[in-house]
Amino acid sequence: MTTRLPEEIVPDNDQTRARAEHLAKIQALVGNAYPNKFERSRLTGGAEGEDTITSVVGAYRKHEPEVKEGGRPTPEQLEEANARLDGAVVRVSGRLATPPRVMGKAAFVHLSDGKERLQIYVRRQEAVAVSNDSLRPVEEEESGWKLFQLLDHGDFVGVEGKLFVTKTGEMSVHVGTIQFLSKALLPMPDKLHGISDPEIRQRQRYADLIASSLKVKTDEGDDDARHGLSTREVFELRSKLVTAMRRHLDDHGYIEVETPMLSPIASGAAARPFTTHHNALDIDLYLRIAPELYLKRLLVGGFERVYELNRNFRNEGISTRHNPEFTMLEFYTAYKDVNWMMDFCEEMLRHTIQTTTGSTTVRFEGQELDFGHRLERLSMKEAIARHLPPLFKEISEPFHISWLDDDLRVREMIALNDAHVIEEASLRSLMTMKIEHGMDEDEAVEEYLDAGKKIDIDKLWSEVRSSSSRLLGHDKSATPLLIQQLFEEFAEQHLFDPTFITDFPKAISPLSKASPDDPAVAERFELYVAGMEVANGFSELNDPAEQLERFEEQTRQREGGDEEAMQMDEDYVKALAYGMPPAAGIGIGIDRLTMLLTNRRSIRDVILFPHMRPRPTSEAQAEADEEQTSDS
RNA sequence: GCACCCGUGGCGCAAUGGUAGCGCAAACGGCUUUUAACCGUUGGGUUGUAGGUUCGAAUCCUACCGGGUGCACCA
Repeated sequence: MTTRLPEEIVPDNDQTRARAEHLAKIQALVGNAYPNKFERSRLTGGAEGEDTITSVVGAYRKHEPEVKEGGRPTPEQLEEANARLDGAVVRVSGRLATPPRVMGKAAFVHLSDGKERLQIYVRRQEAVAVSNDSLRPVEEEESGWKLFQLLDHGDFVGVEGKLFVTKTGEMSVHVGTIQFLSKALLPMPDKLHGISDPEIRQRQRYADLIASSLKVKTDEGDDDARHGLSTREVFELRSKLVTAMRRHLDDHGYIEVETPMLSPIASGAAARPFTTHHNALDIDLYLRIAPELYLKRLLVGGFERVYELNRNFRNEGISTRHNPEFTMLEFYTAYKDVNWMMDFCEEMLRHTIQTTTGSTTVRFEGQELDFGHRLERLSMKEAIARHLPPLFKEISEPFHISWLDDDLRVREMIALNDAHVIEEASLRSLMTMKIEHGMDEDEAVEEYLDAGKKIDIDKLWSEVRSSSSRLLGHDKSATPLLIQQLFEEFAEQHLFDPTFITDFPKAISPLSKASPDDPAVAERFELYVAGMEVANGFSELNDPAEQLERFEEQTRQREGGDEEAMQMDEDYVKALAYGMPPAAGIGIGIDRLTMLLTNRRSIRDVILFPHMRPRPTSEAQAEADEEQTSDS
């Protein structure tokens, strides 16, 4: 008798009790309920030559007779189909994908290998159970049938039998022997609805994956139908994407490298790092926020094309677009600049998306994303000008893009936007107050909207203008940050079609080269798709003296309180002093790209085990309850 | 960190202040080509936790736990 698992792991209810009882009876019938292996036949060349359900279905399903929806094949068709199957005997294994359908003296059930399903047919007098101790038939009348009665939805079995086609035209295995392989002590997810609770889907991804492969396909528009792909398919696609990207880079002369994830300095990006501690050395280490500076050291060392595809860690907020660890592909190419990199990135995306999805267009949130043509390239200032809200167009003087070159004007635009946001907020809180004091909600909302229309932009604008002297007093060097702020405020969310944003302010790009045409502009781009930043690339700064200055500037900002300003890395500057060839580099967010290709709007849906607050242990929970009771 | 929303048998959901219900799953019985199998019978709940308001709470209030979404931060 097996030990009963603790309640936290396997709750005690009618479902689990039935399964535990079945397990005990199975052990009495076939011995060891958890055998070490099951040898499968070798007719269709699945994994390592063995027959998987997927390979058997792939090889033989074509013999199923063609039948109209809901119809049945004719006796002639059946005879023909069975002749073509020629009594092929397969040994296959899988999970019971449905509860057994027992009909007196015969039964059907589907087995799943996670991807495909294959029906097995068990007859009372014929099926023989195989003992897991002796590997010989169990010496008992109707042993296979007895074993079958003890099977639950989700158990693993191996069967051997002839392939045939049933009356309804479905290819099935006519079971000769059946071997028990493993027990599902916990009930399977609902066969029709799967798991809808996002918490369980993400915390217990295994259950979500089971649900996604066992779910019965219906005509109803369910979750999968809306998204197009099941959970399993999302991660299959992700894997294909990563493989395609590796292959593309390998084919273009890149070598894959691995650089430290633990580092005494967290640099190469603007982000807050995780801290950890090395006991033997007694030093604090950081989890890397980007591999960038190590990869460029390799350019110094003589590798002309390198890439790394792995995790970065950033100690920041969690959202639908951010996970504390995320996968980034970074690669560097000697003797190339930012323009080459945009072309290469575009070509690489086109090619890998085509390979993984079969098309260069992607459906995301009901809209079409087209990677098949040359992607739009827009300077940051052009993007701001294009997506400027009406607020700025209504004011007395028509907006002109040259405003973005004027420090004072940029400040005024920020101030105007702030003033407007504050105005809106106060209206909103007024509305809330009115509702709290008993005003009809619809009425309050209407009043709020009316008031919103009446916000006097010209008045706000003149107020902003009159405080110009105060605005002028501000540090001019902050302007690039404000430009970026305007971009994020107005433009970013509207960049749905894949768009390269170019001409970043140099001051916010401490690792990239300045443009030969404009010393204030960096040769840098970011790729935006569906309002998300997906890639970030630039001509790599390789002048050690200038790099040192840029680091020093970052250090000043750090000391001024900017926790995310980049950390000085002296050894990196030293590497540059050995000479780094001109080069272009890029980082591509794999999670976000996967979101686009799988039509998922949350990053948690494309990461197998996204980070969540740990569940309190049962003792901790009891303690917390205890505390509450004693408090009150 | 802030705001809003959610938490009901194993799973998916219903019940808006008045007897906690339905489908799937489970148990038992019937059925030798079914497939969201079918037919009959049965069991299963301290409504996330703790407190409060009320004659009466799944429903209203407070706090806590967990989750989702949006904002902030960021890629």
